[in-house]
Amino acid sequence: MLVIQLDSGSGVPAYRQIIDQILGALAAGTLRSGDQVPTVRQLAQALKVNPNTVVRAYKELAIREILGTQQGTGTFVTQKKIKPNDTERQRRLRQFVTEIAARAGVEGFTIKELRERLKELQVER
Amino acid sequence: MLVIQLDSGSGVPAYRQIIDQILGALAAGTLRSGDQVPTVRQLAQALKVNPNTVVRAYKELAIREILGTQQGTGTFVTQKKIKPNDTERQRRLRQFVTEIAARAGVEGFTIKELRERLKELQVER
Amino acid sequence: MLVIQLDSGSGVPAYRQIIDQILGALAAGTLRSGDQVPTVRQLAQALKVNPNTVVRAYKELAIREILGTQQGTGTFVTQKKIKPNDTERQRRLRQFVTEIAARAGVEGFTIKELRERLKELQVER
Amino acid sequence: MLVIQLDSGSGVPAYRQIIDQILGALAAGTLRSGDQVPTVRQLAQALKVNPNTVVRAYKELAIREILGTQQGTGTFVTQKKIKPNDTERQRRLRQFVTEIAARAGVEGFTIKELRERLKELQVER
DNA sequence: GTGGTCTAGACCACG
DNA sequence: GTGGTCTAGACCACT
Repeated sequence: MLVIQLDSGSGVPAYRQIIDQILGALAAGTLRSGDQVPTVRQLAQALKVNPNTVVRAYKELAIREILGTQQGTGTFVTQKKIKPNDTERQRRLRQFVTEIAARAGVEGFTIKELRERLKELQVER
Repeated sequence: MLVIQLDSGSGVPAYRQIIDQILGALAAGTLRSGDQVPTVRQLAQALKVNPNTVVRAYKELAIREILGTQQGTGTFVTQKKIKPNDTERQRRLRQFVTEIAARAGVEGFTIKELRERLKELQVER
Repeated sequence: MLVIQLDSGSGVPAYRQIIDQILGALAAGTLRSGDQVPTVRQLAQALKVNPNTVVRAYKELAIREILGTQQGTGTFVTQKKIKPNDTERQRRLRQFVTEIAARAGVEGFTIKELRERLKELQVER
Repeated sequence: MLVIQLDSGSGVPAYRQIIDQILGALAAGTLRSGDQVPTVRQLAQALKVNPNTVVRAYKELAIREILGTQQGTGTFVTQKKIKPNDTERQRRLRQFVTEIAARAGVEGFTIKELRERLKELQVER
């Protein structure tokens, strides 16, 4: 079950929080190819946000071809094209993790904390 | 030496990112009471941002009595003891992790992979 | 000089017409890397359209990384990354032209007409 | 044989595309007075669209007396002579060319290249 | 009921 | 002045 929570005091725009959490759910495996995401009106009501704000988030993901919309039916996660170009992928992953660790260090977070928080995402949330 | 990096794609206002990272550096001990922070012009140039943006960030920190300006000398961290303000730190950590997860999702990495890689870094230290 | 004209009776959404005509101007060479496009308010006024409609068009092009926005300054054509993978490019071009010709035939347009219209775009419009 | 293709990414309503392409086929001579058009169900299935959408398109053409329904037999092009309606044709042509130019822009082809390729096709015929 | 487009008007961040 | 976000509410296309 997909759960999205907004942090209104964070300075991050609501529509961007929605985008980030959907992308996060994809990485966490909570959301998979073909799954339906909440309807615009459902999510808008749940988050106490204007429907247009949700529309904007979904639209951006649709442009990036991560979500696909079917008028009158709903919005779905597209079938993702996995390119298992392994060496290249591993290289990018390594670089990504290194960057994360560096930023965490600057901001005063420990690797341990990061791993714990990521684990929470992974389980369900 | 204080390192500040802006993430222009995150949707978080630049001045807010500056504030957050200075608070982070204080919490991490990178920055201590009495230390001088970069001059407005220095930081503006380094971040490729309008000086007014830096001014705004410093001003807000001055209002909170975290920074103090000494005319003609520069801007310094006040002697005041800063209590960690755990709520704020938790908020930043949550936001950081969410952003990581989102980027992982769009790049096609899983949370599981991230945690494994981070664990390797953890061990090495 | 970039000229955009809306055809309100065509059934094509205004924001999409803006997108298409900007992309067309890129192909025509009217618009080049680094050029500034009209400001949101200017274009909205010229087209007699709500500013948000222009914002939506520019935003979609920004997501596709065709336009880039600089708050307080304006909106610009990004530096495009040309990948001159020639054989592949030629193959796609050939396929594209074939598809155009087929559709034109079905709809009752002649190749001659197409070329004439495209020439108009090319000159300036 | 009548060929209709929908472009779901164009922003033009499906029912409108059906109407336009039938009118185009009439102008091109692909479809003539007295010809039968596909049944609602056939076309709906072929275009992967809800039957109601096809019904709506046929209905609008029936109102314009371009199509006529014969209960239990099917839908046919009326005997009525259709005057080309040049304005409409010009509108569709303009729209078609704009769309081509837009796609060329996003694919990185120039108008010049398109015209050259189209010229080759023109000669061969 | 679903999503898509548009308007009008507000307030914010940035130069 | 620039663009960015959000709300409220309208109407359309489609299942």
